[in-house]
Amino acid sequence: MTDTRVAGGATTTRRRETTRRRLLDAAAQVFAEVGLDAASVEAICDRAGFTRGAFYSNFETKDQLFLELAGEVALDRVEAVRRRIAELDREGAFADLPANAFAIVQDVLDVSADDRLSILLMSEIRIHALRNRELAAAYLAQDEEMRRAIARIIDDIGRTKTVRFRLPSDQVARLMLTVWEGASVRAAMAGLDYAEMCRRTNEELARVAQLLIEV
Amino acid sequence: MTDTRVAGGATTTRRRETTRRRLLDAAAQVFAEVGLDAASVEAICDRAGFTRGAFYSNFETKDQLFLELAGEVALDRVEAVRRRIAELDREGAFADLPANAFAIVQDVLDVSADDRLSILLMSEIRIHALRNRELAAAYLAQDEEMRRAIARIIDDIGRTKTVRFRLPSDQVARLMLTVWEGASVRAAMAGLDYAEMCRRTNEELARVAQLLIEV
DNA sequence: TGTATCGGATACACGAGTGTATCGTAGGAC
DNA sequence: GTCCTACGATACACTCGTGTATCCGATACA
Repeated sequence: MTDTRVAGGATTTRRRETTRRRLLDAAAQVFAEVGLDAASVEAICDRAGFTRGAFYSNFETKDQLFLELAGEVALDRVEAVRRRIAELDREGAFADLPANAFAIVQDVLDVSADDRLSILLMSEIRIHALRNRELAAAYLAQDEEMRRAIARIIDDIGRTKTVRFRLPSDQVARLMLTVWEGASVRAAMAGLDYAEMCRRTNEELARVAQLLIEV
Repeated sequence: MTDTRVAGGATTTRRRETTRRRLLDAAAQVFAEVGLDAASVEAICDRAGFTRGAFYSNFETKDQLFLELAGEVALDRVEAVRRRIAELDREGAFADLPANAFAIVQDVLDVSADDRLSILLMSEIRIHALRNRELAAAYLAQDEEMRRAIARIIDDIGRTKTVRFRLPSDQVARLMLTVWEGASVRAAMAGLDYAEMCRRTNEELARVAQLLIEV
């Protein structure tokens, strides 16, 4: 058996890992669509192409899976932002500052939730974080991490000296994140398609950006 | 029988009305605490001091009650803001402008959700609006109404001519609302008590306000 | 190719919640 | 005070989801 011995000493087969993966992905979809409570274990398994046997062989409970998923989403989001920043840096995007200053922030934020389902999933996690201490801590930590990542870009932008901000970088980051989230949710709620959703969100972000730049 | 004949022709007793009221209030609490899906009809009835017989005698389904409640919350919120504005006007608060300019907006926003439970309930409504067209329309309409109410205050403030804004009033209102909501939710998530919650939220609002005022 | 074992399917027992049909009574009309 | 009826309580039948105990087969290795 092709066991992949994990550091902890736990032993897992490759087959098992893909099963977990498929269950997690399916759960993400179902949670986004109907919410944690309305999502039955069975529905998740159906979506993943398994029966409940597979589920309970891989996860303790639906809640445990949700926690794991939430942690993953948080990491992924931060990671996606980090990667995009590195990529933009390699492409020399930061050299063209400040012409494309906030375009960069928009670009980076857009990577962090790339469709309607992501926004629904994030919202689902958010509301459960409001009722669960453990989840709340994770959510706030991720939020903080995102803020730091964005603040770093803001700092980079500011360092060119050709543009100055009317607030410290961390507050600029917070504001951009808040506005981005509000606009995304409103757009998703209005039932706009993804393209239009991005357009509106970016428009709103741009306005705030204008506001933030010292004249 | 003290029937209160309603315009439509429907006939309801006073007793019935208070039952409905108690069920709606209980439901608001339970929904805020555990969410729509996790809230059983029985739990709502327990809280209200009835059995399910009363529930099904007054409402078709839990969803119908939720819709009704959501509509009520939206109306109440807008109404509370309106009343507070009128009150402030009577008190002559608008005469002291612009010294207390954004203090007024803060004051007004604070009235619109007066505790942790309200924030939870609003969030619960929000996430269901993301998945339900009818609810989404109602939610967005309420949001729009709130925005208009706030914008009117902004206009009043602007009309004094001693203070100018760097964005049109409706966009100022949108921004204040967005920041207010973001800050409230983050504070509630962090488990802060109501006083501290208000303090932080207002602090964040004040910073944005500074930004919005033309120097 | 045989075989041991891991991983997923199946079957079942159970609880929780729902909605309805029926009943008893509180409270208003007279 | 008496009667009536609307209103809420109660009882029941039913569905749906859960979690576990057991079984079967795929898979990795000899």
